[in-house]
Amino acid sequence: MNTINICLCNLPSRSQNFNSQHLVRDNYRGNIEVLCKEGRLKEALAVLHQMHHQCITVDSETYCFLLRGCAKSETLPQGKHLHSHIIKHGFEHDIFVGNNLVSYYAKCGTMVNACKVFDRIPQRNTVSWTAIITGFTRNGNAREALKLFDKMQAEGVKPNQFTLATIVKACGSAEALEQGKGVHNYIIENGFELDAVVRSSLLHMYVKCGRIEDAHNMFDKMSERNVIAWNAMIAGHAQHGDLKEALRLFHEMPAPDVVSWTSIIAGYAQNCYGEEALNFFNQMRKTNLKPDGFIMASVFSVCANLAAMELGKQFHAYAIGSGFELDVVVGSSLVGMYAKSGNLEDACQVFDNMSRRNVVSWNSIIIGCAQHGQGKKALQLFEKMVQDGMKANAVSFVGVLSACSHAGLVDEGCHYFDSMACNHGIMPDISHYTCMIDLLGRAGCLDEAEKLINEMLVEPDVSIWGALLGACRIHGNMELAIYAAEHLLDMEVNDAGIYVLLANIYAAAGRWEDVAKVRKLMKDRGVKKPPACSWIEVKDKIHAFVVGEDSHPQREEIYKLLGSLSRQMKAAGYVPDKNFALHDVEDEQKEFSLSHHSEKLAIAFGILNTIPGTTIRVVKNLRVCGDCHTAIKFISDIVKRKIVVRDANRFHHFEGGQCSCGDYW
DNA sequence: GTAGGGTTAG
Repeated sequence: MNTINICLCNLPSRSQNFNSQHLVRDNYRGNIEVLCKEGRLKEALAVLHQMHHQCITVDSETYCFLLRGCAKSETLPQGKHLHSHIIKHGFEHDIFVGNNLVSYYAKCGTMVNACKVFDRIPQRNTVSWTAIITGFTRNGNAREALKLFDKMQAEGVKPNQFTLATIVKACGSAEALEQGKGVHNYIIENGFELDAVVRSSLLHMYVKCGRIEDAHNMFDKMSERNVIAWNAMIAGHAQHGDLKEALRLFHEMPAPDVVSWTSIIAGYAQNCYGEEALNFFNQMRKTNLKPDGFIMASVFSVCANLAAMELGKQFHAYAIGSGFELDVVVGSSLVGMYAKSGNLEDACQVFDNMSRRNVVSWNSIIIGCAQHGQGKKALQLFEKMVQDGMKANAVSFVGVLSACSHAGLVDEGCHYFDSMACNHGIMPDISHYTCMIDLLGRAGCLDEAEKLINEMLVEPDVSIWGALLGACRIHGNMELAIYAAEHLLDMEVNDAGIYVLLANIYAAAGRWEDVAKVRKLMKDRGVKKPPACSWIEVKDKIHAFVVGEDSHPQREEIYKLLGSLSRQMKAAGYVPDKNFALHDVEDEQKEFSLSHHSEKLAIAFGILNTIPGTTIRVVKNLRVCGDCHTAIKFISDIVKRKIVVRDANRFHHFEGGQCSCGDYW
């Protein structure tokens, strides 16, 4: 209440007897304007109540200030309350108030309410139309925005530069290039092409429609380029994977702002250059620019992919310390960060504490549970999401089906697969079929898996045959494996994982000639097996290991520890499974290369460099090998540590000689 | 009333 006293301090005292009503009202209005502009909405609303209390007439301009204040902070309950005030005092049909109500509801994402108000405005003008069109564009319904634009013109209302900028944006979002070009012509014919905002929107539209060259031509011809135009170009190139050009523009532009940095960081992140992305972020922190939610969401996503939890935690603390609210996007990225770093508990905690959740937030936690083998929990969350009225999307079902697959929940998986189209109106795409082949195949229902492939309405692709091949590997079905392999080899696959899987199947059967054939094929086709790599975060630093690592400073200690562990493991009954060593060499040598797989090196490093009892979290870029899986179970028991391994597919929590996947992966 | 950057899977 102190603050209100402060803002009212310049009011004339009641004893001053000159034209006080008007002056008092003007002062109140002025105070409300300032408070709303400063985002101090609660205080502004308190002033409004004070006005009512003192029976001072509120004018439409004051309501407009308040509505814009509500829109700014996207506070739905307060705005609704204000709306009822407005109706009560007969201002709903005022065009200024009506227009502001439309933008307020649009900003809060409730387009139903926005439309209701819009329909009731008696003489809609350009601003009214622009407000509703902007609402649909912002809320992801560009098609509806484009329809309304046509309707607006049909009713004889002329667009201005604001309408045009928005409608160009809508064309970009809907990737409606032809319509966008049409609007571009209109812009030229009506003399709007010099408007900076309209031009930036056009750049963005061409970028979004994949016409980066057209955008670049426009950009090159611009005599004055503002920061928005530069950023649109940087983001355009970055999103199309041309990081070199994005970076060139970034260095060339006069004064990069937070958005420029975000475009670069997100670009590197999305193209799998996580460490570089983090380097850029650290560089930015040395400038005066303040990070915001946008940039943090990208940073958390990078940490998730690197499983850099300690670093991510620090950034989390930094984000809280910087004082900005964790919005729905940042929250979802944090959930992913904790889950992908192997810490499902913290992921759940962040999720539970989110004040708002969207479908991506739910998907993040469902997928998190799925990857940790917590199938039942994933399904419970999915049910809760549906109960809460959130509409599932295709990604939600990838989460649900992979949860069933990792947990061996065959009946449940089939049930959800059937319910996709029936109850949720989502047609299964190839990724859902892949989950199903995986689910059936792992569970040993190879015939059903094959049947499903034959029944599919879509053409089976590499991932489908790969899933079947993987299942054949688990269940030792050589005949079906070869059938799948034939399809795969016809497909000019460039995923080395498939060739490795195939070679492993042949190796397991001792068919070394076929192994050699697969290898030759890989060589002829120029497919390179990415080196197996595992990494571990110790004291905020990421340490990466590759097979047969021999340059590490702690090399001697690591190998010594592995030797000693190997002896203890054998004493406890471990037998090396040489089927997983992809070399046709003497047994002894095979055993040597097995004992130096990257995941073992990283684990040994972790044991040496962390306090006894600490959980060891390791990430591997490929699937964990079967022999290592067995060995790690023994190791977890010998060193009395929890060991969490994230491989290319899922998490394995090793403890006391057991793995959470129940050897089912 | 308007422009540029963010989160989920495979």
